[in-house]
Amino acid sequence: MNPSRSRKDEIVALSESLIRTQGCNAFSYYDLAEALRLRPAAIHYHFPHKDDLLTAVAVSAGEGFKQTVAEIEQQYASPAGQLRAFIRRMYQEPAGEGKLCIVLALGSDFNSLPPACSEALRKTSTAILEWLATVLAAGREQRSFSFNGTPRSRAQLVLSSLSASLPLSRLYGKRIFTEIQQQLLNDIMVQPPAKSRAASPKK
Amino acid sequence: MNPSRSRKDEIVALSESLIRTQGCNAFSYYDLAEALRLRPAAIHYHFPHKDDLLTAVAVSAGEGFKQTVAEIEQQYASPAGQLRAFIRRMYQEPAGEGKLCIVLALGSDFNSLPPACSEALRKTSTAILEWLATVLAAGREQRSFSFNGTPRSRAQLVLSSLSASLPLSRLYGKRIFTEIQQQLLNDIMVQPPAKSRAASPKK
DNA sequence: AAAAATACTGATTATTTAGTAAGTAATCAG
DNA sequence: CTGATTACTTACTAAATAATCAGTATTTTT
Repeated sequence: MNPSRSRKDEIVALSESLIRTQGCNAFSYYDLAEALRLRPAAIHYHFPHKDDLLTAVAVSAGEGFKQTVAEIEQQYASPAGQLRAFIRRMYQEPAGEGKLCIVLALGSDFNSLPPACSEALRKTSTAILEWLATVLAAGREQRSFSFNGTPRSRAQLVLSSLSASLPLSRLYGKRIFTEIQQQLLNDIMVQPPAKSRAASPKK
Repeated sequence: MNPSRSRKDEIVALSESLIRTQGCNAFSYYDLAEALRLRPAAIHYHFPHKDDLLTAVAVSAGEGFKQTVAEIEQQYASPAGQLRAFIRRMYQEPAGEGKLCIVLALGSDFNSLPPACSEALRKTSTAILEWLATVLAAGREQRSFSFNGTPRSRAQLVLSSLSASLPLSRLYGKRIFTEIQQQLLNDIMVQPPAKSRAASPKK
């Protein structure tokens, strides 16, 4: 709608980026102000308390996810294509930038989050889990996926392993992300992707 | 060796607990001093800089893991028993207390960690991954485990999903931990554990 | 044109926090 | 007994940071 993104959106986007790279408690109004060439009080004008800002970030992440899903569903019709695109956009790209996903970045400091923020985070996370479960169910329906348990349980496992693969990538490099992703898909896909290294047990 | 744990060890243990419940940047020398009924300067006497303390926590976590492994291997001979005990001690119990594992708790703030600390964390995490890979390999050898990929890759997937199940438990309660654990084991165990709800796909 | 809302700046405050320095009491080694 | 070491306390400094408030310039509304 806006020609340039509104200042408020700029602040939220920058905050999210800082939270995902530096951690939830490792960014200040001063950091934001400096990056936007403003004074800290200008940030307080838009978000009087830091709690407001954190909450806005959690809410915005939910909207961002819905937007991403809309784009993915427009580009890919098959559950397999959608799942791959989801992994790429939400985890592979952030892994390359040394970022965490927002659910983990905020969730790590869950106990010191303002209630409104943790509630928003829960909603965002639930939206992701539900969408994933839908895609998994559809894929199993049409025999392109095969896995144990309910789509819901499987969605939880997928979200969980992808989330933690990001901090592990900071320890070991992107290679570990690729390996975890490969394992994950091998356990789900009916026809394992014909990549070089893969399934066959060595022993 | 000591009749009561040394003060230094007390500080490290308390720090680890705070990091795992409140987050890496959400605890101060004052918090520690108060809980130990000391003055903040007393903490500085043992750990002049916070970096020293964080590093000591990361190192201690590695030693703690080795100790845990020794106890597990003494109690359980089978890979399946060892894997279950590992999950219980390192993840199930912390999930009940609202704690994260130390790898994730420190890893979330990886980019603001002192180099010595991140190096120690890497070593600790590597020790866990290597032990897990060994157990998985042994289990596959004796036909109690069956899984795609190398033991190393599988260990990464297991560590990853268990790690992130802890912050998810803070969002949704312990139930999600149980479900993720169940999925994980179903993908590994040759004979799925004869629990009530489990494998058989509904569709 | 006047009034009101918007988006700031400058100046300042209070609090938290890591870190230091000087001193003290108790224990321990020679 | 004496000197050194250990484990602190009291008192302090400096920096970072969230938050407030009184302006100000610009735009928008009436």
